[in-house]
Amino acid sequence: MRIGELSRRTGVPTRLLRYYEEQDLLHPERADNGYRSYPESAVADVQQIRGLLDSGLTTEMIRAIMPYLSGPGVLHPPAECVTPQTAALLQGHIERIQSRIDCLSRNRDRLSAYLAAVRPDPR
Amino acid sequence: MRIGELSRRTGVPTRLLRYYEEQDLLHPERADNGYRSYPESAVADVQQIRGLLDSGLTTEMIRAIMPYLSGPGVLHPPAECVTPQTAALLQGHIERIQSRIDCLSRNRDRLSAYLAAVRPDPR
DNA sequence: TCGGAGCCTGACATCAGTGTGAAGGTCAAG
DNA sequence: CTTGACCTTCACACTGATGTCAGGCTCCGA
Repeated sequence: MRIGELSRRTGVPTRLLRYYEEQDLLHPERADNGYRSYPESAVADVQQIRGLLDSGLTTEMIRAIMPYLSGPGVLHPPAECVTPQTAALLQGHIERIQSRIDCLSRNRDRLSAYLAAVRPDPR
Repeated sequence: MRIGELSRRTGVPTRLLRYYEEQDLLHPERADNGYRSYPESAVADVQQIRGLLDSGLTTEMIRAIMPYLSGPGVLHPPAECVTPQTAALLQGHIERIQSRIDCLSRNRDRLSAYLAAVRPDPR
């Protein structure tokens, strides 16, 4: 599919789809005329990228973890390719993500508690 | 305490402490000589702000939720001041935070699963 | 064959969060 | 009284994510 359709189907401006490619997050083929050609799976990829960006990750972090994120069953780098260094990096990313989750959860709880205290009976 | 000490105790550059004030996240008093004067609680406030910024929230969101975030027992806007509109806004913020948590959790799980699959026995 | 829609690249603009430096005021210790 | 550490404001610059526009190519339908 071409960039316009991908944009319509994901709601992401073409400008950003090109930017994500420049950032090495998307890798469309090129047709003979130079047009980008995206596989069907790009729709899910773009939604994944958007979710992570909206969650505050940088394109750099996303680039680092994307290869390991596609749904189960899709091809990931196999065990042989995963050096201890890579594993350590991944582990570090997991921990950073976890601390974000912790911070957000803590504050969500506080907000919820406040709201519950202040309007105990929202009819 | 003055800005330098607050900076040392939080590890946050003075530049950013001034920026956070400009963004209405901190509200130090001023001494007669014009120096900023922070209460002890500012240390916790700054750490709170940093955590939320690192978790991807904008100063705008932080400004919106900060008044309701300080630990239990500290003064919050009381129930009488909370209009239904305010409550709805807060509820919206909670939901946005929750969707971030969901996205991050989902992907943390995927990364962990991948890592576990690839190095099942990390001696 | 022409017009318009869609694609290309490239450039400049914006916003938030930071870094850095200049020019000058305050204050305590020597 | 001077020096040095600390404070003030102001300003310019950078990065990452994004908006927007210009100039030009491709292709399809009237």
